[in-house]
Amino acid sequence: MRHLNFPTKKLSLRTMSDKKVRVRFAPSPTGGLHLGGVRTALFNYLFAKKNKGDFILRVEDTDQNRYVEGAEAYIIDCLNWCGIIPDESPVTPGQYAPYRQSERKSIYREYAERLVMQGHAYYAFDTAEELDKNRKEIPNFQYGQVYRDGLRNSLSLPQHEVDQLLADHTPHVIRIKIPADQTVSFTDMIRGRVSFETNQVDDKVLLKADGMPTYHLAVVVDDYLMKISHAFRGEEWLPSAPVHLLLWDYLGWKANMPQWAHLPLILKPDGHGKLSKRDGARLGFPVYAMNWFDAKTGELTPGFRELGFLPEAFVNLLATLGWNDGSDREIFNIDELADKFSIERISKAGAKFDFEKAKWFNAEWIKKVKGERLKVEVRKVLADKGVIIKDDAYLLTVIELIKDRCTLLPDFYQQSAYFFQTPAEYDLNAVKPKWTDEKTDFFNSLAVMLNSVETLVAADLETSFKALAEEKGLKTGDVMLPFRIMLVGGKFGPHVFDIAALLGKDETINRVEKALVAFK
RNA sequence: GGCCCGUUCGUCUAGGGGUUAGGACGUUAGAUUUUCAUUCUAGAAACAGGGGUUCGAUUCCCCUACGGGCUACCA
Repeated sequence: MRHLNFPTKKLSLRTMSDKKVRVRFAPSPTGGLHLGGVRTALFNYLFAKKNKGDFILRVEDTDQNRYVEGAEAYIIDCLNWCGIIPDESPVTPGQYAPYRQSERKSIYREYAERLVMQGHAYYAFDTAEELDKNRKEIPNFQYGQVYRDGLRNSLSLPQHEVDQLLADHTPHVIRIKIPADQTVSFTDMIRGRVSFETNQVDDKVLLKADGMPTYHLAVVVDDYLMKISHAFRGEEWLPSAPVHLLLWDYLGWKANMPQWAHLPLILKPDGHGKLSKRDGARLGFPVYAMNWFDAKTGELTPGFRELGFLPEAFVNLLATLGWNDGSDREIFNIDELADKFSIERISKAGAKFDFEKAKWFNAEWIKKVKGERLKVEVRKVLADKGVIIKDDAYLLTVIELIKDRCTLLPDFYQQSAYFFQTPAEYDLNAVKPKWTDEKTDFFNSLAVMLNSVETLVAADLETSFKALAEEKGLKTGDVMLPFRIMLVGGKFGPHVFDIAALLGKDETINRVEKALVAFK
């Protein structure tokens, strides 16, 4: 048995130092961008920034059938929103353009043919139906060394027949010829030594009948051509690593092969399997970064952004899902993450996604950022609800006053609308049962008193409010809540005297008088 | 089924041959807030099981179990 060993970590660390760090995020434009996808992009980006390298966005659109219009633009928007900006991409090409695999189509055949010439690949003429039949009838069927001789390919067919088939433009694919009895092993940056027996690996298609490469060929060719130094991808790719390793070897590029890092998967919160779009709908939280609208089905899949997440929080929660800096710290901005990032601290096991913790991150970030930072978002939230904001400085004061009580951006509506408009409804259950004529009298007097002051100052108002209550023989506590309901409409919000001061004298009096009518 | 990867509180995780196994989310109780939220304090809560190795294993090794991934002319 032959052993095909790829550089150990130690060995390749040496090559790493003299090789510029270049990493790529390579999504396929088949729909919205999933949590796991954004995290893969993020880890790539953080690693690149940490090592003063380049972060490349490469679009893997080799599957014509699954291609979705608008998905690429959506992916770029997502990355922009998160602050994960590529150094090279289809829209900001560098010297390795083009960055869409569909536009690189002509490149791949040459390499596939080269492999055929060298005996590492072969033409296969089997139809999909024939293969389906085999898979159904033969247990554990694989297109590989055991069965390939009985199938229709350039290894099993006589040369003249192969020539004829090719001359006739018979639809065919090119498959890699996986060698027998070898052990392929390599060092994954996250998992350490990983090995595979080639007898278990099947002859994957490299070039499809339509002339497009499969992922397996394209990823190797492009990573080589684009001088990728470190390749991060989801753990679901681990089983196909031996195919890629063999290709790097056969193409003669072994010395340039990137170091691999297979990221742990993000799993469903409640049970089994990878997190998917369906789980979001089922469990009531988003799995996409931003809203995704499928023009074909008319289906809208909700995103974190539209639900009211700050990109700072989204990035933060993704980074700490499967990574930590070794301390108890959990809150980091993207620059701090880039500074602290290290592959050694990525965990090996998949992580179940916890939406409660995700919301906590957002609440922390809303508390952390300055009101100024939130202005645009809050303005939009309020505008969507028809709230008109005239005074910018007033808005800022309101935001600062209430942001500690908001978890998601839309919470700003319920927490702040009463600063901009008189309550339309009152929590009457909280006041009516205990309402008395004495209280009516108190608030009438309060209105008179308010009228006599120049401007409302929270502390002064509190003092005179309490004094008036005492004078009227009422407990402060008995009139505090009604006063709040008058101004706010409900049992929530900051200190009631702060609210009154912000609202101003006239509006406070106005609300007291209006509420008095409703409370009777 | 085959192959590969993984396994510390419910969840995300720290730790690592001798620890009261630490933190965070959530949860429970209390304090503060004459509202609600914030904040603060305290509590419950974990090393999958079995064999080794060792004076000693949650930590190292093996097996089992369980979980996950892959097994397409999809990525």
